Amino acid sequence: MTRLSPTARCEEIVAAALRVATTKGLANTTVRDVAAEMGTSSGLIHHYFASMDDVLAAAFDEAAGADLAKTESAMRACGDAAERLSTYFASYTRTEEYRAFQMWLDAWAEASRRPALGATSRRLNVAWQRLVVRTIFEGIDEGHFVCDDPDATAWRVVSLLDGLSLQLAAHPGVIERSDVLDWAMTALEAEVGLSIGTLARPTADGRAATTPARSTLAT
Amino acid sequence: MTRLSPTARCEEIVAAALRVATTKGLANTTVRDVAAEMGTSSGLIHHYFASMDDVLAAAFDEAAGADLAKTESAMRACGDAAERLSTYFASYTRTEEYRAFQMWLDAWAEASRRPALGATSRRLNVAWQRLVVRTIFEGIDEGHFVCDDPDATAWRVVSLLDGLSLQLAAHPGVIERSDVLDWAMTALEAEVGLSIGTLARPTADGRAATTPARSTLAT
DNA sequence: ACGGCTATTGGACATACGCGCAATAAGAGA
DNA sequence: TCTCTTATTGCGCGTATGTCCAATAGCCGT
Repeated sequence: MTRLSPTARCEEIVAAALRVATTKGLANTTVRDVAAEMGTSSGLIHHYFASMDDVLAAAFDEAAGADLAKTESAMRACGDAAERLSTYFASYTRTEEYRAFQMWLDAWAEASRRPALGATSRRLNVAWQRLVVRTIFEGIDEGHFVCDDPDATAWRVVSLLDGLSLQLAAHPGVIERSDVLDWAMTALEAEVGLSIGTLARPTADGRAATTPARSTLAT
Repeated sequence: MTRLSPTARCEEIVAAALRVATTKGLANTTVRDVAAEMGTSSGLIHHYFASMDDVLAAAFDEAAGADLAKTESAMRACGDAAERLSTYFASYTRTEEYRAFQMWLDAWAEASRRPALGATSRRLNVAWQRLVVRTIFEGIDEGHFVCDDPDATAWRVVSLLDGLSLQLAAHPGVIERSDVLDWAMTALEAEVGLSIGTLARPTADGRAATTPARSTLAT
């Protein structure tokens, strides 16, 4: 095979591992899978990574990190904190066919068995939560949000989103994606003092509706 | 080895599989592990179970089903629906050293790869949610709760609990067990029209406090 | 053109996996 | 006591896993 520079080869290994993991799941991604995906030998992977744990951690870092960066960038294009959080929710549950979320399920389950993956999973989970914390503070500064403890609020909202999305990915059909979005947004509205229905509920195709839909929970 | 009746041997296989799964995790429990745990040959397992998927599904059914039955029984000893849900929350996060919850993490991650385990995981997840639904209806009948859609409320509360407990199990240290309990109870109180702090926050040792603690979120 | 550095190979190694099967032995009914 | 059913054995088969390593081959500087 063509001889690449260490940095380029490392990146290709991570990219290949990510492609395999997206299809087979993180837990079922093997050294030989990654090598076959690249069209190289399996020994090459261990020339750059000490263990498979490190490869999977790097692949998951790449996947969840890129999603996070993409979400942050989409949020920056929004007018205010409420719109930014609406965008956050939409990108959280988009995850084509829940494959991206299956990686989170694998990461959480494997966290206690694979140290590197566990550390990466923890770091990224906290990073996603901190993004919500920052946005809540922005909403407070803008004068639209009221919130005593943005850190705790962010954990509650993110965990609600995780728990609901988990059902979408693990048990398809028990709940609906549109409900997940609506419920998470309603919870956030209650947490930061917005009236229910303020946040724009995205439509089924993933784009935000122009007119905020009335929440099914509105009293 | 001593010759057992089919039913007795089946039960022992499931019990042994459960013991192994509690230690090594569902995903890492193998046929040979279970046989070694029983002190028998590995071929015996396949004489009673068509595949390892079925063994794991039965073991998980046993574990989560027993927890559910134990929780229901503890709830029956309570005076009203509010107390029952307080007991529900306490037993949800007790899970000695989060090992029981690690089984849920494994089950969710493996659900898409092991059909029998996936079906069992789905059924039990719904059963835990339905227990909350029933209790909310009881609270409404007692005249203490107000709730438009107990089914949706139950999914939100259970998923919040799942999402938060998940962090306890996968990323120890990022959030605290006492916060998980407090936040879940506060969410339920808001959902069913109780004033914040009504439900008794259990103390660190898992028993319910006699005097309800003030929520950290009380405004 | 030629060394030397190293990216890359290809497979060995030890271990593990689910599954299946012929052989064995235990126990119940006659 | 004998027989028949079947619970149980012990191992083999094919495949898969992570890890390691001597050999090879491609590229850069001289």
